[in-house]
Amino acid sequence: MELIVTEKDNAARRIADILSDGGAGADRRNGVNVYRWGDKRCVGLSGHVVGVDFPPEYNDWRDVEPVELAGASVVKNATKENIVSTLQSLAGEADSAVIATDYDREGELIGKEAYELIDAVADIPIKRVRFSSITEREVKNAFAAPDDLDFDLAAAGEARQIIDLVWGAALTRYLSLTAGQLGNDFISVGRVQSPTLKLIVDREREIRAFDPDDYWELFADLQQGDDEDERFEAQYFYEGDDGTENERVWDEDEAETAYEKLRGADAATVESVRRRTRTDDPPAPFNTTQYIRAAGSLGYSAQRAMSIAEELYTTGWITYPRTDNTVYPEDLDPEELLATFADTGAFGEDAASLLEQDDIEPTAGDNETTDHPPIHPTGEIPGRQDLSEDEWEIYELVVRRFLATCAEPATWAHLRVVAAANDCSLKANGKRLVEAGYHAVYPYVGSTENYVPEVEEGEELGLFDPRMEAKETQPPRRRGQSRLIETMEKMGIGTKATRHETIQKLYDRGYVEEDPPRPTGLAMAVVEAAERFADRIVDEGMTAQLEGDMDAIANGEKSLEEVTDESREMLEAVFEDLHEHRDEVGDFLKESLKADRTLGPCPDCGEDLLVRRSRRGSYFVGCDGYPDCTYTLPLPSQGEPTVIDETCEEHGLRHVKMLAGRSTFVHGCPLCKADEADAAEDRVIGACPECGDGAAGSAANGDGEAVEGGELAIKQLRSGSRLVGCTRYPDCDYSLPLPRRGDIEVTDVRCDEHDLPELVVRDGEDDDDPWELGCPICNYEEYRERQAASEIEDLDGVGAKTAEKLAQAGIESLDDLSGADPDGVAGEVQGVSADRVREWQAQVG
DNA sequence: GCAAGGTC
Repeated sequence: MELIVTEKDNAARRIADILSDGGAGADRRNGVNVYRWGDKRCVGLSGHVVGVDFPPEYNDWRDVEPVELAGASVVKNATKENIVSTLQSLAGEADSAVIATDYDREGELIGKEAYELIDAVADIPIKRVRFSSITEREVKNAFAAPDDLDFDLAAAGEARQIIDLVWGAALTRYLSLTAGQLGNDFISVGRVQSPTLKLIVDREREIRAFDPDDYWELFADLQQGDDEDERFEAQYFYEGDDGTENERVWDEDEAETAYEKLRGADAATVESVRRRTRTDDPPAPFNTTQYIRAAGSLGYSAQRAMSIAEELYTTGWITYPRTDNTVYPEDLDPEELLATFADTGAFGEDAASLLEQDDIEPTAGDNETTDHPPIHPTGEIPGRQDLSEDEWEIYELVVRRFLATCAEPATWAHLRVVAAANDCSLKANGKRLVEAGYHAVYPYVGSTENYVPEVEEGEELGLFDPRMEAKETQPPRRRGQSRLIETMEKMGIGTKATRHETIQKLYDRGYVEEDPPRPTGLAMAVVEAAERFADRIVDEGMTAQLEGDMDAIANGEKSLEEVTDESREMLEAVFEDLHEHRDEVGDFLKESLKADRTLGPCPDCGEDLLVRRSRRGSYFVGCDGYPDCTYTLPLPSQGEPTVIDETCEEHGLRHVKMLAGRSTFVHGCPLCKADEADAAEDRVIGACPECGDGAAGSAANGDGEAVEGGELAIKQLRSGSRLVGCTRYPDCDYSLPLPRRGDIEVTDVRCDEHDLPELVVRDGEDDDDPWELGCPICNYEEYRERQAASEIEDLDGVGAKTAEKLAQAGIESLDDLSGADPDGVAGEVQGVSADRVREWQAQVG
């Protein structure tokens, strides 16, 4: 028997299909798919199935000096045991094996890992095949002429693993220990995450150091003939000393002078007219970075964009979403794919219109790699009803990008008019789309026109409404997630599959908050401390050097040991510097951690009020003087609190913001909130359904228990939240949630079912479209149902299809999912593995 | 419990 090993199940299935001419069957062994035809077996790994780590004697952070990790050995352990055991049991039955992992460096290393696992249990020949897209021609050619594994290339990957682990672990442990941050809140650094964080921190430093300058810009409307509809805007400009054209006037007096001149003019004479034709080329095929950028402009976070793309890929609608390639492979026939779309509803007309072109020559980007083709739709086309709204929007983006790459360039007519009025120059730039080209099928990039009429040199134009606008220079903007990913790619750090995860990691570690990501005080301090004492770890040059060393290993110029030994020595040198400044580093980090949590003076004792966490895990505001001072204030229960710069004028306390993804909100000054709650009166709206008159279990029901007479009231809590709760609290804890914002009005309309008044939430007094919340019980019930459905779809890798299939299997809420048996679900729901269910359960917590 | 890289 011959065993074929691929990097992932999806590839295994497709390769089996090609090599068997569609005749392969599938067995499930140990939760792993094994494809079978003739005397062949084909199994897919799940990326790396073994991982590097230190031997167990290095496990205890407190017992081992971090610097010892610089000299520690590194071992490999199985991380996917079911796959490893399946692979090895298949190897035991095989006479030969073929490694068919991805055609890139990491694929070679994954291949070597498989090689060693096979070699440990079977003495059989092991070959290697390479192909850059899974098409019949490429795959059959590759298998017809198998090659050998490239052990040098794999060793290059191993060097990276070792260096990343040693540097990352040693410095992470060191910083965490000196700052006293063990457990969940350790302080992590690494070759990729730390330069990325420095990128964000550096931009923040520029923003903080920015000193704005005032300037003025002047405009006037020009008009040809008498038609007011023909007016167009022109901007004042002047020639600088070096002959450059300037719009910004930096001196207010000069601006006033120009403004007065414009006000004194009622006409302008056209001095020059320049007409030009510009072509605007269609975009290149999608690689991961450009896909994330395009999805970002539709409002998707990098993480969400990748999660949806992975779902579309696993269902078979689009190709593999993790790719650097921007050149379609030769065996992709764009005409054939267009023809497939031409038969379908949603994109039929657009695809058909492209097929009418004389010849179809798709665009190509600069990056041609062997890993995977650019992201494009497959020939399998979903119906609108097969996808959720988000999935459809993303799918449409991928399809339209493919269409755009097959389309013609667009043509623009540019018209530049310069006119003079009372010694002032005015200019207008007109832009008209002559040939829509790819814009007709790709509406995501701007094609806005700017109307300027056809005027002639020497023509007199009317001048109206001169205006002068005071402006100031703006600090550089924070980079959004997709901009960060593009910059990382340019800097050469991270990979297509990890850059978005690195950014997510910065969020998870408390280094950045909000979107676009803004660094916390901790992040500023970690970067600064690293710059001073361990510069290498925040330097993108570390990756550049590593890349060079990896190339040297791959082409046999250096050995793995030479490269890793040299790196370990460098790390030891870094530690000499760190040890000299141990206390300084620790104090610096501790101070910044505390500053991130400090609100301001305690009204009782004057020490600092801090955001603290109770033993039960909930957050509150407490005094640094504890236990001498026991002053506390409550915080909302939803979200993670973060202290923002805005400060309460009355109490001198910084405001608190609660981070909870889409439900993030500013809580404000916690002392103000508590005061407001103390001053607010409860508003009674009816009887408590648990203990009030007429409630089940009351004497009125005839079962002998006492009526307690509890009533429901609208209450404001000191934590800032509002609810409808029982007046007998805490004896009765019945409650219904109410929105945090808006004025709540009690109407005269009553709910028949619950005998409670309907409520209306008004956002300010003149809100004429208020939210009709209705009966608070009905509202809560509806809310719960919506919540349960959307929570399932919010899990990573669950799309509309999967959510639907899970619902059919009786899993309709997170509670259902937590209580489910993973193997049972895997058996019942096609395409969902038990491991996957366990991951979702872990996400639910 | 540390990293970064695969995959999901």
